[in-house]
Amino acid sequence: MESEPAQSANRAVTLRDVAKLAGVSIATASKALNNQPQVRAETRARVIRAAEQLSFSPNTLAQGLITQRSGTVGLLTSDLEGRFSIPILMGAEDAFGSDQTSVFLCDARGDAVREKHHLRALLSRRVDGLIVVGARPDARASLGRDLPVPVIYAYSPSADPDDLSLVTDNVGGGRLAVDHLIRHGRRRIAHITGDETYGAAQDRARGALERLGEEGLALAGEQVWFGSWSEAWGRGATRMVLQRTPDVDAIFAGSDEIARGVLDTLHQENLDVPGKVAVIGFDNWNILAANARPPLSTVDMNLEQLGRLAAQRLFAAIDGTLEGGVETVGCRLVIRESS
Amino acid sequence: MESEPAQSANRAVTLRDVAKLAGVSIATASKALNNQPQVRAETRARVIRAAEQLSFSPNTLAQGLITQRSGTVGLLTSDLEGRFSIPILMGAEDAFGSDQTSVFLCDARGDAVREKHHLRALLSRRVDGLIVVGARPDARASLGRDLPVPVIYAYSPSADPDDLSLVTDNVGGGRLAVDHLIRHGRRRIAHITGDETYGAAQDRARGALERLGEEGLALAGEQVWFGSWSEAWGRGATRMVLQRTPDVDAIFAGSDEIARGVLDTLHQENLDVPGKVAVIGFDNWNILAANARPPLSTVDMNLEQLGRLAAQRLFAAIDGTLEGGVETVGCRLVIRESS
DNA sequence: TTGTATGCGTTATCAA
DNA sequence: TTGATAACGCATACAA
Repeated sequence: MESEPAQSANRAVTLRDVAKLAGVSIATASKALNNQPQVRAETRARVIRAAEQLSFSPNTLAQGLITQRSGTVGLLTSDLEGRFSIPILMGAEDAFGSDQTSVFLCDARGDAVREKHHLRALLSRRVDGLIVVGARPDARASLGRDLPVPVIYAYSPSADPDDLSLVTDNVGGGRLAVDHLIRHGRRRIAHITGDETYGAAQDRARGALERLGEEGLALAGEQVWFGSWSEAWGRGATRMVLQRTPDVDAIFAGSDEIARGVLDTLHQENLDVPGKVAVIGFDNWNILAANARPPLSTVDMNLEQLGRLAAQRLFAAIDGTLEGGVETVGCRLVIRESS
Repeated sequence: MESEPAQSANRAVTLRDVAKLAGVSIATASKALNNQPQVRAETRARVIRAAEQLSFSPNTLAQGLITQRSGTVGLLTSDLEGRFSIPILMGAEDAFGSDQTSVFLCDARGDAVREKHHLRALLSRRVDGLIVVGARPDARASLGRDLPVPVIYAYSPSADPDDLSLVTDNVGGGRLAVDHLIRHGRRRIAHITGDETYGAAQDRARGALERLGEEGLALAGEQVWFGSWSEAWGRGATRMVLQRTPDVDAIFAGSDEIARGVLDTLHQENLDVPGKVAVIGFDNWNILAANARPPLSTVDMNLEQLGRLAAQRLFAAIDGTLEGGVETVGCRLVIRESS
């Protein structure tokens, strides 16, 4: 009848219970479980067995109180759809190692007061650090310099240059896209992109232009088509491009959404992709890119890597001190069938 | 020179500091800050002022140690893209009230051992409860009955009927879609959907069939087109539907992805939407539905509401006790221009 | 090698 | 109305 351990009602089993079961003091139990050297092998084994029997799991809150470290970080986002935050979170999660550090995900929904609330709550929970992911890849307000924990801005840089920001190399991404097109023999390349008030749109265009310039080439139609980040704009702009420069042989779209619009119009005009016109997008948003007809080549921002980097920098900053500045993460090409 | 408070270096300001600054004992400071009645108004004001000056924020870990409640919950997901988890998280977040309860988001990436790890970590952090979001809307393995905290399964029900599961009313969603089509005079309705091994696909189809039956109608072509959850399948299946039943006047797609494929083929065949054929999707995945040509009518699963409900049930279960079973959350129609 | 005592930051129970 | 003091669960310096 002793064969049914307290397994099923394992609420609140503490080190005290383990110690009692093992017949040692709390201190000894603690040392045994934490691999401290000053404990006899046989004793340690006994303690460990007891802990397992009770399926003991140490109370991290109590540990945190002592070590002054909660083993948690906050991920403060404003990115509604989680489209950028999620890959960043996943990268961070695996850099931290899931059982070392856990992350609180808070969505401020673009609301400054909600952000303040979340910030207070996180600080109150004694997070060891913060990762801030903005809604768009442009500078956002700093959380301030007087926070008790290190803060890393990811995706959207902080407006304060003394903060550490990790951002996508959009210029490089633009180069990458155009370089790929050029290598495949395209010469009449157009660029349709989103809102011109976005730094990312400017940067991607700049990268494209630079690479084109190196080849002695200019943009087909000699302009960048700024508009909005939507399929509808991609459709409309493509129509204009075709009218203005019917000999266009490639279109670099500033986002996968736009690229979908581009494809749509190209199909309507019976222009073969990539036979007649190659198309390349930006973001590698799988649901859009992989399912396109044909599957869309695109530029991936390596957001997971960005998340990993954020975790590493944060980790380093937690004991050391944080150096401000802007670090850049390179993009990579994902070639499918549209180019 | 006293005008510069310790604001900038506010690391580790404790109740002790506040008490000292206010000239009272720690106990009194605590009572004052927690609105306990037995404290003089003037004293309370003094304490509060001191707390503000030091921008004191109580250490939640310490509070949790005493109250036996961490004020945190874990959201354990397997939903890679966060497509379902995020709305659920947002709903839960706002039901909890951001400064009362914070949520740990953990992605198990469909890996059972990773899930175990996360679970251990979460338990060790003494979360007050768990919300589990599966990867697909079918039953998933239970976490077990012997956990020290209440668990709610959202989106994917638990295989154990004694657990509490909150799921989408897929049958109702199917009815809703077809009902809408019928009300707008459609009679020759086809249904193209995803993998037939998905309960959700079966349920949506069943709802559609039921509603059709009530009207004395049958499915155009007298079959449900099961396949995969992709645009490509939507395209291919539409082609078959058109061949088999050229007089089809509406297509109910089992997901927005499929619906996008349907639209694509319809355009290729020069069939006007919704003039000739109406189309309705499922999921209300904004990026796909809102940007479609024409914008796609679709069924929304009210995932945020599901998240809110999960939070409420969890909250209730934290002090009370949890009743098992399956609760269902209704869908709603989002009418755009494709129907 | 083991155990006792102290403290982490709070709250709660008493006396004063 | 206020202030010692004892928890909460754990880790550690120190004593045995």
